[in-house]
Amino acid sequence: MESIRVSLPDGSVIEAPRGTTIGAVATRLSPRLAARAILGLVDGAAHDLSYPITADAAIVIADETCPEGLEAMRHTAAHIMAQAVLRVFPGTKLAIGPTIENGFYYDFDKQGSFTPDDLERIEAEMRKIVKEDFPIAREEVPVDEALRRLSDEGEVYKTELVEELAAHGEQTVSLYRQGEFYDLCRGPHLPRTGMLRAFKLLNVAGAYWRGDENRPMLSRIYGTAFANKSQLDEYLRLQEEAARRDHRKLGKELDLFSIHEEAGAGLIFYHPKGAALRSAIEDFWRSEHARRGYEYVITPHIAESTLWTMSGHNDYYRENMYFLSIDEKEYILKPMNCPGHILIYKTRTHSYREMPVRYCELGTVYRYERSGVLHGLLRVRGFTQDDAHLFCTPEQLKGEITGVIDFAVYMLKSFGFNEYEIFLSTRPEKSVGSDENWERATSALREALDSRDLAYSVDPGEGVFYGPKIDIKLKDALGRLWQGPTIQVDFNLPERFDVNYIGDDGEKHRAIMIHRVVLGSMERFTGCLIEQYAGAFPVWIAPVQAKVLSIGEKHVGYAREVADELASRGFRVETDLRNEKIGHKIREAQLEKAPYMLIVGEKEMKAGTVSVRARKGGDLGSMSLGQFRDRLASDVESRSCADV
RNA sequence: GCCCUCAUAGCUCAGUCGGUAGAGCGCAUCCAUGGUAAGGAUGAGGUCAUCGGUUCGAUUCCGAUCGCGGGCUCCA
Repeated sequence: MESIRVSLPDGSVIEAPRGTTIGAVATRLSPRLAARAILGLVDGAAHDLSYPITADAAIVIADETCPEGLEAMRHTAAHIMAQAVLRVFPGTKLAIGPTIENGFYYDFDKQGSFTPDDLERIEAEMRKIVKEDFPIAREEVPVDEALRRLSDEGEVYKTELVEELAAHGEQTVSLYRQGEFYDLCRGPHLPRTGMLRAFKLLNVAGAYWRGDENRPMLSRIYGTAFANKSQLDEYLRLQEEAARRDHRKLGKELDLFSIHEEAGAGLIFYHPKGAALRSAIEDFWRSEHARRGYEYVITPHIAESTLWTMSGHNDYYRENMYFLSIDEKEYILKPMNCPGHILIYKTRTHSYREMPVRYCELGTVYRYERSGVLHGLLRVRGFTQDDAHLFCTPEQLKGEITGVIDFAVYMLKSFGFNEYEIFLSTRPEKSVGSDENWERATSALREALDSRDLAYSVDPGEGVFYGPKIDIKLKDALGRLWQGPTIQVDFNLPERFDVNYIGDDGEKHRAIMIHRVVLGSMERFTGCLIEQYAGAFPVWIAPVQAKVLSIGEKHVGYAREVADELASRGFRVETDLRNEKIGHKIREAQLEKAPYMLIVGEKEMKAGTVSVRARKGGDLGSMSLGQFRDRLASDVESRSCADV
């Protein structure tokens, strides 16, 4: 028989008959390896152990410690779950069951829904299937046979998937069988169900078939699987820890903000401490904009619908707007700041010599968001965008974009943010503007990212209809992504409002407009910031920078003096003068996550000092008030994000 | 908007197989005047989310609404 050369990770090469399987190679190398093996990487592509190697290739035998192996394990867990569901609830139809980051899910069409009790029953059945240790076999079948078998069983969703594969020119599809169960699947999978070790079903959720809200609502079960129980437990522990950083929980505990049923969902009330935090962010924001040639503007919260008809919002954004009717006139609560900035720009002509014009505003907007999408501070109906609109010439576009990217990255860095991902969204199917403009703008965005060596992924067709954009998405405690900073080029509004400038030829030219935010919105950014620091904010933005704790009644006056002195220098200070033991006051201040506690009693009063205790550093001993003031001032001025 | 879950004191939660409710923390008052993560006592505080239905009787069972949470969809 003809032989092929198989090269291995250690550099060695073995000869094997053509068509030998990955599993056979593994067995030949080591029975122990073969027993643990899940799949093989053939020239980098993952395949089952049963896959025949037909040409010279580089092979890596993989178990669940490598990403491909773990993914196969999770995928098999999804199949075992589906098998269990069919056993426990016969007649349930299968939709799709892929792996996702950290786990897997499977969508089912079942009469009625799954309850938490059902999950336990399904889990128990899954353990049985694991114990039964079925071999998992791949079977390649012609499309029409697959269709016949699936439709015989009434698997309408699977049938649809195969039809789609056929429409894409596939002649055969692969089925994976384990015991009485089989499923349409590309694979690869574990060799046997008995190899699934540590798994857990997590929760049930609704999901539309194919993500289309006009199609049936299915029941999705989420689960996860790991190489062993300790890794699974560790994952679950980390999830619990993340939940403790939840900004909604901390917002309540730290008295930062609240949401009220009687006022409406998605509307934020900032308490004094939340407002202090936000103001600290805003003060920094304003000064950074002033430094970069932005001009601060303020525009009204409502405007007549005429304006929104001109801008196109009345047509394109109608479902998201709030309407007010007064004296037979219709007003709209602003969902965006752009039209207002354009009105300001257009109050006079602009020479090319003064371009670019950069207007910025902390503009509060209101958007009707569907009830199911609201989420703490991260998705709300009323929010303040840290907005700006740049009007520039075509030649200036790239420079402006680069400037904004640098600005956004600088802002994130200033707040110690490193959990984010960058996306470039290109032209969607429905769009306005010329090919030339789109190309120019998209490459300007791309070149700006490349010139800064920023890693990004492309979202093809995900741009807005008026232009391409760059999104920087922030991660929350649970790893979910939320759009923060965004830079959007707009070809539409300048046309609609005839936004222009006078060129060196004395003629009018169309200005290009860039919408951008460098934080996102104050709400979303604050929410992410709370989770980033688990409420223990850096000194420069902490709502309370120092808390003065008096030992006894006799020291109340001195404690007040200390607090007043610091407050008069612009520091945010609180006092705790209650008749409580010092240990109690310290405990509370610590739970409130105040960066510094100043303990004042007999000693300090006589010596004019304060005893300082830092949030992280603990007891720092006593120092003069002046020394402490300098320390605080240096923390604030350096805007250090390190804990104290 | 859709699917599922949940809703009891300011907060975190028990509880009631249908007979109008409890704890801890917090708060108030009093005692204690205390030196680096919880001193003690007493007390106030609830239309058990809202509106309907079933029932002799509903916080409990059923339905609707509002809202929270997990997803899906959406996100100019």
